[in-house]
Amino acid sequence: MRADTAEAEKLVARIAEVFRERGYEGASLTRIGQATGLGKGSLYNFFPGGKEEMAAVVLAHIAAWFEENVFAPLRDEGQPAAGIGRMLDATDLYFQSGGRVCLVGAFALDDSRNRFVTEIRAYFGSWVAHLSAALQRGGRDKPEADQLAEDTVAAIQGALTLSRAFDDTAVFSRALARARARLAV
Amino acid sequence: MRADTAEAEKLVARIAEVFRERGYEGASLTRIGQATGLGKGSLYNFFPGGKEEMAAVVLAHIAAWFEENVFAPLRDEGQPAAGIGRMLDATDLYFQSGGRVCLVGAFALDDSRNRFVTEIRAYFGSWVAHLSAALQRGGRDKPEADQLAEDTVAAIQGALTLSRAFDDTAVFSRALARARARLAV
DNA sequence: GTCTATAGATCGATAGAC
DNA sequence: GTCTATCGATCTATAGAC
Repeated sequence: MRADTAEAEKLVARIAEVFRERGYEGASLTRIGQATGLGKGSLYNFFPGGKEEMAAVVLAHIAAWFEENVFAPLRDEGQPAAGIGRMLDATDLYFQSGGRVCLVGAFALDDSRNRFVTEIRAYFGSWVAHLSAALQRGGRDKPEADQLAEDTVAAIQGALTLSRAFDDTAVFSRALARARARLAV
Repeated sequence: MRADTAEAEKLVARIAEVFRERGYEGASLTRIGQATGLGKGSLYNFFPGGKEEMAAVVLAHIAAWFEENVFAPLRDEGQPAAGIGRMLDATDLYFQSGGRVCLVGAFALDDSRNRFVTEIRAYFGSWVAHLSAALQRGGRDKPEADQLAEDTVAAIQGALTLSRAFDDTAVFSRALARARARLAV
């Protein structure tokens, strides 16, 4: 579907929430219909490829958001430290301080991973690569930057899991604060 | 079901693998039947509560394994550093160096969390609490130990996600090595 | 205890009226 | 573009023969 209008944006965002809360298998067309206020006929009009296309469009939507708000600052900001700061702010905003799960991370864990290998790999790969590059521009050598970047992205993912497990967003906030300190922003 | 015989152990372990690979919604009784070599009638003979009871028994099985191999060393080993070392060894063994996903972590992310809130909270809560206690016995003060324990468990979970995303167990191995260093074993 | 057969609900997807 | 009706497959769960 064309995802450029505000209306389409809202539709994709609502579908994304269903996938996030229920997972790929748990996100039935009935539930997606309820969440969007659309019948199955309308959904298939927008997404002829059905549920799999809906998930693919949602993943593309997420990729675009991260490119603009997370990766671009890491890449383009003159001062790497400022870019890293903006990356962490965007991360906090996106995951609603730990109240919202990472759909890509959830997909990576179960069988839906096989459906979306490319998208999942690109998402985490870009995140780690851009963060490492920013750290290297900040003066760290490559091995150290690579390791720190990988470790930071993993810490964010793990904190999301623990926040959900404890139903406590403070876990995520602490993890982000700690990342901020380790990355020396 | 009674889970004390070797036969029953094997059955629960096979069911666990299906839940791990497919998630709660994706683990259909047909697939569980194929993985165990049992018909639906037999499965319901062992688990009258059906799929939900199967998942509950699997979670109890995991809890028992972690109690024995992960939490007990942290609690009982005379030298806290030795207990932490054994905890990390058991973690590496259990997750097959990153090739195996954490079922409890996966359940925490989607709607199955609501079904098993108690079990999920207990699993992560025990892990963090036991690790923090060991760190305190090792000389660290409580706030520092709590934070380090939470951060370590989150790092392990995040590393499992990234290992799956990149299809590379080296990510998990690096995370465990780094945890070993941070915990000063 | 094991199986097959099947119920009843829900799944993803399609057809066709409007 | 939206809806309802419906298809065939699959789901969880049960019944009942052996």
